[in-house]
Amino acid sequence: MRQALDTIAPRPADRERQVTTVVDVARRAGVSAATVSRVLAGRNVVAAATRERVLEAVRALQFQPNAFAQGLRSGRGQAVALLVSDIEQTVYSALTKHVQAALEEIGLDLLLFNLGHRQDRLRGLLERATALRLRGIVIASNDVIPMRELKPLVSALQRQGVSILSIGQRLDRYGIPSVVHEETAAAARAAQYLLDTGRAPIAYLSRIRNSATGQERYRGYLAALKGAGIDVDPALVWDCSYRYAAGYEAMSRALDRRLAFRSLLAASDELALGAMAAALDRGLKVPDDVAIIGFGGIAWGEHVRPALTTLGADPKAIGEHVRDMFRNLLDGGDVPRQTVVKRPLLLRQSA
Amino acid sequence: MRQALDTIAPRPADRERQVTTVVDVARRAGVSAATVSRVLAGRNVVAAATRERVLEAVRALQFQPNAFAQGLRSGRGQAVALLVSDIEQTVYSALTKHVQAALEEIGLDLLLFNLGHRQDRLRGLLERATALRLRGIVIASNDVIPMRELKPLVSALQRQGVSILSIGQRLDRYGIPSVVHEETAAAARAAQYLLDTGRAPIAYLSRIRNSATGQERYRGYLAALKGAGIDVDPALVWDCSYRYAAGYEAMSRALDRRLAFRSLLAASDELALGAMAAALDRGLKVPDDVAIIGFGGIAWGEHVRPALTTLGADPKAIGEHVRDMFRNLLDGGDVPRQTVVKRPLLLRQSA
DNA sequence: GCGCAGCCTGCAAACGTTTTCTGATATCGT
DNA sequence: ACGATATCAGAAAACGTTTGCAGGCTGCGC
Repeated sequence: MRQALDTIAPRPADRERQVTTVVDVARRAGVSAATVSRVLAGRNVVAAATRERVLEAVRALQFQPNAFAQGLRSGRGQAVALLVSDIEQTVYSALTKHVQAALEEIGLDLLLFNLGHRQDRLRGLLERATALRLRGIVIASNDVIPMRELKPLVSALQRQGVSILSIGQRLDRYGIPSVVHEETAAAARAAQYLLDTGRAPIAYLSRIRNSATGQERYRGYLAALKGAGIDVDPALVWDCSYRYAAGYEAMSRALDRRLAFRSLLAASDELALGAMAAALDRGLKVPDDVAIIGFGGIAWGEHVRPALTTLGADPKAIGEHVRDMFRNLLDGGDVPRQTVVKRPLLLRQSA
Repeated sequence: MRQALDTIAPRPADRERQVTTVVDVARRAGVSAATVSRVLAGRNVVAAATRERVLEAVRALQFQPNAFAQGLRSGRGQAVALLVSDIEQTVYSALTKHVQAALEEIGLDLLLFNLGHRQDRLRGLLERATALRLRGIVIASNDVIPMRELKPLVSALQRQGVSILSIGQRLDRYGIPSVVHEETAAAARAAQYLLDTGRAPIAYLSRIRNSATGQERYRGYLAALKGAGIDVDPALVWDCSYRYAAGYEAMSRALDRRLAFRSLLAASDELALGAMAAALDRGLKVPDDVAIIGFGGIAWGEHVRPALTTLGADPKAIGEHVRDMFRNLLDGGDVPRQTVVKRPLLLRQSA
């Protein structure tokens, strides 16, 4: 019995597992199960006196209706799955926080799945949705999604009444309503700001190939240059990952090659900070020698010296839109194909 | 009809909502529903030929068993709730990532709830657990939990067969198996390191009052000083929040008051970085004038100059322990009251 | 040739709700 | 005072799965 001291066996005997049901409540209140259900559903077809007795019994027995029975009977649960690229990145954790809060407001639970940038996991996860009788699925991913092959599955789910939403990436041409941050316009605005402050030539640093948002931001950069009548210098466009180290390395290499540029637009704050560190390490002054603008508005950028100028995010607004859309969808209403959330240009010290 | 162009109405007519059930599969395979169930449950009491026919039908119809029906029948679902202080903090998002992955390995879904440091939300969330027929609840919070008043509720849940685990905070004296990082010992180790390198006096910066881990870390600091025969100087113990700004402010004030100390042990990386920034702003050299050690191992600390020496975390190990414990619990086995995960002392530049 | 064991499969009940249908009582108008 | 109507509450079916029980069939030993 010594082991009992440092282990815990929380599983009780099976007979103990009794949980109060609607019939227990009914018996105590002297009514039928149907009546209890009606009271709890808030139908006002129940006489006030009866309702009181029922509510009293519910309180006394601490009755909690079995969600599985409800879900089985109604054919639908109260859960929404959130599929996220990488919860560890602050963009996604901030998003998750606000989406969770917003869904909680309308009584929905959040089932979290972390894709870990593995797009092949998507199919399996979407297939689970049917079994789980989900209310909806929210996809939050910047990675390019193989919608071509996923489309039939998505349509089948939608036919089953599962509301599918995309956050951060436009998927509306596949029939998926999307809530996105401003990307192209935001990047263009940032580039324009650099042009206006006489910072041309502007280098561009981003994950472009496999990132949907990366591509959109890149278009904004191109548009701004084109608007100013400037030709894009391919040597100043650096396609890499989104990580800090990649930014550091790209900037180092550019300086080694003595490329001529007076500013940098980076498609993520991590990249921007990495690049900034490299520039500072080589004795350059930021923003005097090279101005830098990032993307995302992470906390770290606010505290670093010089503080990072960046296109911020608004996860709260996104969460609220998601909530409103679900509210609409549950009422059988329509929902906009696309909702765009503004990105504030947070002017700090680096540009 | 113009509106149809930019809105989407994904809800189909109700009659369309048909989803294949076990009877559909049974009919197609020419067997009874019971047999289908047996095949899917992996019971080998079914003849090989029959099993093949059933599996063929399952594939053809893309059958997915209704999780609600299963949950209702078996009295228990496949979901675990993760209650987190603040998913936006990297500590928690890293934890969440690994816990999710670990649970997925054993076929459990993760229901995420963000406490937002509001302990009053705990009760309501725990009450929901009964309705949701959860497999388990994982509490990941540094905040002090009012276990005194929650204990009856927790016991009731455990009696219902809900496995409750705590991450990061020892709750085993309330019958909740806990997986924790080394705190007291880690703080003592860090303080000892500072002593060994001749960095006394050591200032201590933390959220102490309302943080369970804050208290444990503080005990480590005290123990190390006591071990070295040094009296604690109350003026060098600064109790504040865990945020960057608090660290900056605390250090600024200490320098204004010309307090004498040659190093700082901070109970979070954010605090440490804030304090370091304040020191650098006043022209002090880190680590020469003041050495700094943080707690947590966040990414930012690795990139800042000087790079932050810190007690790291091991969320992966924690996730794996949680997985193993659930595996055990689902088999009706015992589980250790307490599991301690080591913190590596990541020696970088700041100390 | 008969009984018996063993293998496989079907029947039906059960999980806990919600909802439709129906019936009982009270209320009202004439 | 009688029938019509409104109001409330119960009985029972249904949601889709799992499982105990029973039964049919095959093969075997006697």
